[in-house]
Amino acid sequence: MRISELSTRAGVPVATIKFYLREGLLHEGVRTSATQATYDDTHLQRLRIIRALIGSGVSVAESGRVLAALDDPPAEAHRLLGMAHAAVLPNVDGEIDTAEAERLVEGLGWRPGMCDDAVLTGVARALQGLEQAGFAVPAEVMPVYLDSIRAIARAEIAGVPTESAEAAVRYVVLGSVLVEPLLLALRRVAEQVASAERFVASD
Amino acid sequence: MRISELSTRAGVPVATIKFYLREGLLHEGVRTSATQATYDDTHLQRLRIIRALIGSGVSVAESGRVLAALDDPPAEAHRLLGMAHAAVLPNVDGEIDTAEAERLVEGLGWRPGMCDDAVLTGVARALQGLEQAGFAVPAEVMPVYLDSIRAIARAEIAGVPTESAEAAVRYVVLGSVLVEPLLLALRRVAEQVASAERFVASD
DNA sequence: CATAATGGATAGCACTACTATCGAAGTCAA
DNA sequence: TTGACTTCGATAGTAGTGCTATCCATTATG
Repeated sequence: MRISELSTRAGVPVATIKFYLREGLLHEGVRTSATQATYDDTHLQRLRIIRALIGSGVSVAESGRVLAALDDPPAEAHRLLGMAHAAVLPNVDGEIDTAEAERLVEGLGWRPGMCDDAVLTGVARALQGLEQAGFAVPAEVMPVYLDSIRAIARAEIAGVPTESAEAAVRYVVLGSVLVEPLLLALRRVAEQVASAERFVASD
Repeated sequence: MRISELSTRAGVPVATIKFYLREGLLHEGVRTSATQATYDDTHLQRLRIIRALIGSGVSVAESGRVLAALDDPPAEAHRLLGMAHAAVLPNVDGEIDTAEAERLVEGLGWRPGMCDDAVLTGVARALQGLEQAGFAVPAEVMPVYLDSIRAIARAEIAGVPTESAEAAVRYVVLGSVLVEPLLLALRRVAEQVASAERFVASD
């Protein structure tokens, strides 16, 4: 198909497709002449992933890195997540102390060297944000966070498809990024449900 | 204290403080003359919250709404979360079918009318993003999401402090927003830990 | 009284995610 | 073959966001 058909089928303006091509998010079509190229279903599928990523709040630059991880998966399975996570974590400038974060994530089964520094730094920064605002997670709530998050992660990793490397890569890379909005959205609903259960007189 | 002292103590440039004043995120100081005002610890504390919110990825506009919720809490406790959530949810333009989302959140204990439409729409949009990308949460993983998220929400709501209305408001409003980055960061660590447990030969 | 700080207003800047326009080259129906 | 239409590639422009810089009249302050 030509670019205009790709545009209408994906619901993405031609100018925007060109933009994604320029940015390297979308692979080029097959050139049939100096001013013509044809696109196929891989482009359509890719466009859908791009839009899902960007629609999930992932920036164009981050999306590019996530897609690069999809295209060039590392040989070792356990490096996949690192790549996916690195893609969406902002570059760290300015050191931050991860000691408290390390102590916390031991409750997740973490031991030194078990994960990238970048994700650990992410925990440290989140803790810093809370502290800065003068907000403290109650002592009885934090263990619930740790246990629940651990259960989530274990189920996710247990669910990694093994029928093909490609399916595994897709699952890990997209899952770690695209599921985030779902979990946050579910938490908001669950909070309101729990609040209703606690504070609203039964009717 | 004067604005320059507030600036150095909070680590926020004077120009930025003026910007927050203009945007209504920070309340005005007490005017002592036509060109002078004094600020106190409430301003310092507020600035820290503002920075924590903005540093957590909340936009200036959203932060303004979160802070407004802090300042003018609704009379009924169960409306608090709705306000906090509404503050960080983007305005919906374009209808979306929430039927599938509703079916899903029944697993959280949700029943019709138990929460704002906006948060339900958030679930629907998250699901739409996943579907668009051709990503499906495995059937055995979704129940874990629901159970874990429900446990989290219940612990959080059970932890609402009751010693003062102000403490409760702070906890609910800031907690629902500022804890998000922590949960996502913890999930990334937990995923890498689970991945290491599954894919890395024990050493 | 000279220097510095402040408030208030306005303008500018860097970045992001597009969007619009243009000219040369190519396609396709009549 | 003609002529409208499409495409490519490049370049430039736009809207929104989160500051940042400058200016000026008006106060403090040493």
